[in-house]
Amino acid sequence: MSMDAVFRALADPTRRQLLDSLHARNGQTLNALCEHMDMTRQAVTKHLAILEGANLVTTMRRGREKEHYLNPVPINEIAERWIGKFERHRLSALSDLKQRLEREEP
Amino acid sequence: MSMDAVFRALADPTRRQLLDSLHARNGQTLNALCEHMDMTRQAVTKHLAILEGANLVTTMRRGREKEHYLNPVPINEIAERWIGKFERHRLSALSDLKQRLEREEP
DNA sequence: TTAATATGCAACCATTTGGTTGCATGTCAA
DNA sequence: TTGACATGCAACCAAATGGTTGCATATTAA
Repeated sequence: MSMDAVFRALADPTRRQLLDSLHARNGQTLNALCEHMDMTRQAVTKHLAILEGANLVTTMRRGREKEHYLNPVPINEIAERWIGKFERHRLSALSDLKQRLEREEP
Repeated sequence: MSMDAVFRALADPTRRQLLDSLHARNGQTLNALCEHMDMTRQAVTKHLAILEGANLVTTMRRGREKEHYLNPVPINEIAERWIGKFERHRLSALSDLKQRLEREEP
Protein backbone atom coordinates (compact mmCIF):
# COMPACT_ATOMS: atom_id res chain seq x y z
CA MET A 1 0.00 0.00 0.00
CA SER A 2 2.48 2.58 -1.18
CA MET A 3 1.29 6.12 -0.83
CA ASP A 4 3.00 7.01 -4.08
CA ALA A 5 0.80 4.61 -6.03
CA VAL A 6 -2.29 6.22 -4.51
CA PHE A 7 -1.15 9.73 -5.40
CA ARG A 8 -0.31 8.73 -8.94
CA ALA A 9 -3.61 6.89 -9.33
CA LEU A 10 -5.52 9.99 -8.23
CA ALA A 11 -3.60 12.21 -10.66
CA ASP A 12 -5.70 11.24 -13.67
CA PRO A 13 -9.16 12.81 -14.13
CA THR A 14 -10.54 9.66 -15.77
CA ARG A 15 -9.58 7.59 -12.74
CA ARG A 16 -11.11 10.11 -10.34
CA GLN A 17 -14.25 9.94 -12.46
CA LEU A 18 -14.25 6.17 -12.11
CA LEU A 19 -13.99 6.51 -8.35
CA ASP A 20 -16.85 8.99 -8.44
CA SER A 21 -18.91 6.56 -10.47
CA LEU A 22 -18.26 3.77 -7.99
CA HIS A 23 -19.01 6.14 -5.16
CA ALA A 24 -22.39 6.83 -6.72
CA ARG A 25 -23.06 3.16 -7.41
CA ASN A 26 -20.78 0.57 -5.92
CA GLY A 27 -20.16 -2.86 -7.44
CA GLN A 28 -20.50 -1.87 -11.10
CA THR A 29 -19.26 -4.23 -13.78
CA LEU A 30 -16.60 -3.22 -16.30
CA ASN A 31 -19.18 -2.70 -19.02
CA ALA A 32 -21.36 -0.58 -16.74
CA LEU A 33 -18.39 1.64 -15.90
CA CYS A 34 -17.49 1.94 -19.58
CA GLU A 35 -20.88 3.38 -20.49
CA HIS A 36 -20.12 6.70 -18.81
CA MET A 37 -16.65 6.95 -20.30
CA ASP A 38 -15.74 8.32 -23.69
CA MET A 39 -13.03 5.80 -24.51
CA THR A 40 -12.61 2.15 -25.36
CA ARG A 41 -13.22 -0.63 -22.88
CA GLN A 42 -9.54 -1.53 -22.93
CA ALA A 43 -8.53 1.96 -21.88
CA VAL A 44 -10.96 1.81 -18.96
CA THR A 45 -9.56 -1.60 -18.04
CA LYS A 46 -6.09 -0.10 -17.80
CA HIS A 47 -7.29 2.71 -15.56
CA LEU A 48 -9.11 0.26 -13.33
CA ALA A 49 -5.95 -1.85 -13.08
CA ILE A 50 -4.05 1.19 -11.83
CA LEU A 51 -6.78 1.94 -9.28
CA GLU A 52 -6.66 -1.70 -8.21
CA GLY A 53 -2.87 -1.54 -7.93
CA ALA A 54 -3.23 1.42 -5.58
CA ASN A 55 -5.78 -0.59 -3.62
CA LEU A 56 -8.43 2.03 -4.28
CA VAL A 57 -10.66 -0.49 -6.04
CA THR A 58 -11.33 -4.12 -5.27
CA THR A 59 -12.75 -6.46 -7.88
CA MET A 60 -14.77 -9.62 -7.69
CA ARG A 61 -15.51 -12.05 -10.48
CA ARG A 62 -19.16 -13.09 -10.59
CA GLY A 63 -19.72 -15.43 -13.48
CA ARG A 64 -18.59 -13.79 -16.67
CA GLU A 65 -18.85 -10.35 -15.10
CA LYS A 66 -16.40 -8.48 -12.90
CA GLU A 67 -17.75 -6.28 -10.16
CA HIS A 68 -15.77 -3.26 -8.95
CA TYR A 69 -15.89 -1.96 -5.40
CA LEU A 70 -14.53 1.27 -4.03
CA ASN A 71 -12.04 0.99 -1.19
CA PRO A 72 -11.90 4.36 0.59
CA VAL A 73 -9.18 3.34 3.06
CA PRO A 74 -6.14 4.58 1.08
CA ILE A 75 -7.81 7.94 0.51
CA ASN A 76 -8.46 8.14 4.19
CA GLU A 77 -4.86 7.30 5.02
CA ILE A 78 -3.59 10.03 2.74
CA ALA A 79 -5.95 12.46 4.39
CA GLU A 80 -4.72 11.50 7.83
CA ARG A 81 -1.02 10.94 7.31
CA TRP A 82 -0.17 13.48 4.65
CA ILE A 83 -2.83 16.15 4.25
CA GLY A 84 -3.38 16.45 7.98
CA LYS A 85 0.22 17.53 8.41
CA PHE A 86 -0.26 20.53 6.14
CA GLU A 87 -3.71 21.29 7.44
CA ARG A 88 -2.47 21.57 11.00
CA HIS A 89 -0.09 24.36 10.14
CA ARG A 90 -2.43 25.96 7.66
CA LEU A 91 -3.14 29.17 9.52
CA SER A 92 0.42 29.71 10.69
CA ALA A 93 1.79 29.15 7.19
CA LEU A 94 -0.72 31.59 5.75
CA SER A 95 0.01 34.32 8.25
CA ASP A 96 3.71 33.74 7.70
CA LEU A 97 3.20 34.23 3.97
CA LYS A 98 1.15 37.37 4.52
CA GLN A 99 3.77 38.84 6.82
CA ARG A 100 6.46 38.31 4.22
CA LEU A 101 4.32 39.85 1.50
CA GLU A 102 3.56 42.90 3.61
CA ARG A 103 7.22 43.31 4.47
CA GLU A 104 7.80 43.55 0.73
CA GLU A 105 6.35 47.03 0.20
CA PRO A 106 7.01 49.15 3.29
CA MET B 1 -7.18 27.01 -9.31
CA SER B 2 -8.10 23.81 -11.06
CA MET B 3 -8.26 20.76 -8.85
CA ASP B 4 -6.74 18.69 -11.61
CA ALA B 5 -3.53 20.73 -11.54
CA VAL B 6 -3.26 20.16 -7.79
CA PHE B 7 -3.77 16.41 -8.11
CA ARG B 8 -1.21 16.15 -10.89
CA ALA B 9 1.26 18.30 -8.98
CA LEU B 10 0.96 16.03 -5.96
CA ALA B 11 1.49 12.91 -8.07
CA ASP B 12 5.28 13.26 -8.19
CA PRO B 13 7.35 12.22 -5.15
CA THR B 14 9.97 14.91 -5.81
CA ARG B 15 7.30 17.59 -5.69
CA ARG B 16 5.83 16.19 -2.48
CA GLN B 17 9.34 16.23 -1.06
CA LEU B 18 9.67 19.89 -2.03
CA LEU B 19 6.42 20.65 -0.22
CA ASP B 20 7.73 18.76 2.79
CA SER B 21 10.92 20.77 2.68
CA LEU B 22 8.98 24.03 2.57
CA HIS B 23 6.75 22.76 5.33
CA ALA B 24 9.83 22.20 7.47
CA ARG B 25 11.35 25.57 6.54
CA ASN B 26 9.24 28.07 4.69
CA GLY B 27 10.66 30.72 2.37
CA GLN B 28 13.66 28.77 1.08
CA THR B 29 15.48 29.98 -1.99
CA LEU B 30 15.85 27.85 -5.10
CA ASN B 31 19.44 26.98 -4.24
CA ALA B 32 18.49 26.02 -0.69
CA LEU B 33 15.77 23.70 -1.99
CA CYS B 34 18.20 22.16 -4.48
CA GLU B 35 20.63 21.10 -1.79
CA HIS B 36 18.34 18.33 -0.54
CA MET B 37 17.53 17.09 -4.03
CA ASP B 38 19.53 14.65 -6.09
CA MET B 39 19.04 16.34 -9.45
CA THR B 40 20.06 19.44 -11.31
CA ARG B 41 18.83 22.90 -10.38
CA GLN B 42 16.94 23.10 -13.66
CA ALA B 43 14.97 19.97 -12.88
CA VAL B 44 14.01 21.39 -9.48
CA THR B 45 13.01 24.64 -11.17
CA LYS B 46 10.60 22.74 -13.40
CA HIS B 47 9.03 20.96 -10.44
CA LEU B 48 8.65 24.25 -8.59
CA ALA B 49 7.00 25.78 -11.65
CA ILE B 50 4.43 22.98 -11.62
CA LEU B 51 3.80 23.49 -7.90
CA GLU B 52 3.45 27.21 -8.55
CA GLY B 53 1.04 26.51 -11.41
CA ALA B 54 -1.10 24.50 -9.03
CA ASN B 55 -0.95 27.40 -6.57
CA LEU B 56 0.68 25.15 -3.99
CA VAL B 57 3.77 27.36 -3.85
CA THR B 58 4.08 31.13 -4.01
CA THR B 59 7.36 32.79 -4.92
CA MET B 60 8.85 36.13 -4.15
CA ARG B 61 11.89 37.71 -5.71
CA ARG B 62 14.22 39.26 -3.18
CA GLY B 63 17.24 40.67 -4.91
CA ARG B 64 18.89 38.00 -6.95
CA GLU B 65 17.26 35.28 -4.86
CA LYS B 66 13.79 33.77 -5.15
CA GLU B 67 12.00 32.74 -2.00
CA HIS B 68 9.44 29.94 -2.05
CA TYR B 69 6.44 29.80 0.25
CA LEU B 70 4.06 26.95 0.83
CA ASN B 71 0.40 27.67 0.19
CA PRO B 72 -1.65 25.01 1.99
CA VAL B 73 -5.04 26.27 0.74
CA PRO B 74 -5.36 24.01 -2.35
CA ILE B 75 -4.48 20.95 -0.28
CA ASN B 76 -7.12 21.96 2.18
CA GLU B 77 -9.69 22.42 -0.56
CA ILE B 78 -9.00 18.97 -1.91
CA ALA B 79 -9.39 17.54 1.54
CA GLU B 80 -12.72 19.27 2.02
CA ARG B 81 -14.32 19.06 -1.41
CA TRP B 82 -13.05 15.75 -2.68
CA ILE B 83 -11.65 13.54 0.05
CA GLY B 84 -14.40 14.45 2.48
CA LYS B 85 -16.96 12.99 0.12
CA PHE B 86 -15.32 9.57 0.26
CA GLU B 87 -14.55 9.80 3.93
CA ARG B 88 -18.18 10.38 4.83
CA HIS B 89 -19.29 7.11 3.29
CA ARG B 90 -16.23 5.25 4.39
CA LEU B 91 -17.83 2.88 6.86
CA SER B 92 -20.92 2.18 4.76
CA ALA B 93 -18.80 1.42 1.70
CA LEU B 94 -16.62 -0.92 3.72
CA SER B 95 -19.51 -2.84 5.22
CA ASP B 96 -21.08 -3.00 1.78
CA LEU B 97 -17.88 -4.54 0.43
CA LYS B 98 -17.71 -7.03 3.28
CA GLN B 99 -21.31 -8.09 2.75
CA ARG B 100 -20.64 -8.81 -0.90
CA LEU B 101 -17.51 -10.75 -0.09
CA GLU B 102 -19.33 -12.85 2.50
CA ARG B 103 -22.12 -13.56 0.06
CA GLU B 104 -19.46 -15.00 -2.21
CA GLU B 105 -18.86 -18.24 -0.28
CA PRO B 106 -22.11 -19.39 1.27
C1' DT C 1 34.28 47.62 -13.02
C1' DT C 2 34.58 42.92 -12.69
C1' DA C 3 34.03 38.34 -10.89
C1' DA C 4 31.16 35.39 -8.52
C1' DT C 5 26.55 34.05 -7.52
C1' DA C 6 21.42 33.12 -8.37
C1' DT C 7 18.26 32.35 -11.44
C1' DG C 8 16.02 31.95 -16.37
C1' DC C 9 15.47 30.02 -20.98
C1' DA C 10 15.66 26.59 -24.59
C1' DA C 11 16.87 22.57 -27.01
C1' DC C 12 17.25 17.91 -26.57
C1' DC C 13 16.48 12.99 -24.93
C1' DA C 14 14.62 8.56 -22.78
C1' DT C 15 10.87 6.77 -20.53
C1' DT C 16 6.20 6.71 -19.08
C1' DT C 17 1.47 7.39 -20.03
C1' DG C 18 -2.97 7.10 -22.09
C1' DG C 19 -4.97 5.64 -25.76
C1' DT C 20 -5.87 2.56 -29.85
C1' DT C 21 -6.74 -2.00 -32.65
C1' DG C 22 -6.92 -6.97 -33.12
C1' DC C 23 -7.57 -11.21 -31.39
C1' DA C 24 -8.22 -14.82 -27.57
C1' DT C 25 -10.72 -16.79 -23.76
C1' DG C 26 -14.44 -17.86 -20.78
C1' DT C 27 -19.44 -17.98 -19.61
C1' DC C 28 -24.39 -17.72 -20.22
C1' DA C 29 -28.69 -18.67 -22.77
C1' DA C 30 -31.44 -20.35 -26.53
C1' DT D 1 -23.96 -27.03 -28.86
C1' DT D 2 -23.60 -22.75 -30.57
C1' DG D 3 -23.85 -17.91 -30.74
C1' DA D 4 -23.72 -13.82 -28.13
C1' DC D 5 -21.74 -11.43 -24.52
C1' DA D 6 -18.07 -9.96 -20.88
C1' DT D 7 -13.63 -9.74 -20.14
C1' DG D 8 -8.31 -10.53 -20.93
C1' DC D 9 -3.95 -10.03 -23.40
C1' DA D 10 -0.56 -7.92 -26.42
C1' DA D 11 1.37 -5.02 -29.81
C1' DC D 12 1.56 -0.58 -31.21
C1' DC D 13 1.52 4.67 -31.22
C1' DA D 14 1.50 9.78 -30.04
C1' DA D 15 2.04 12.82 -26.54
C1' DA D 16 3.37 14.07 -21.98
C1' DT D 17 6.83 13.76 -18.37
C1' DG D 18 11.16 14.14 -15.94
C1' DG D 19 15.50 14.74 -16.63
C1' DT D 20 19.84 16.59 -18.90
C1' DT D 21 23.29 20.20 -21.00
C1' DG D 22 24.55 24.77 -22.60
C1' DC D 23 24.17 29.35 -22.49
C1' DA D 24 22.00 33.99 -21.08
C1' DT D 25 20.74 37.45 -17.72
C1' DA D 26 20.67 39.93 -13.47
C1' DT D 27 22.42 41.11 -8.95
C1' DT D 28 25.76 41.38 -5.33
C1' DA D 29 30.38 42.14 -3.49
C1' DA D 30 35.26 42.94 -3.82
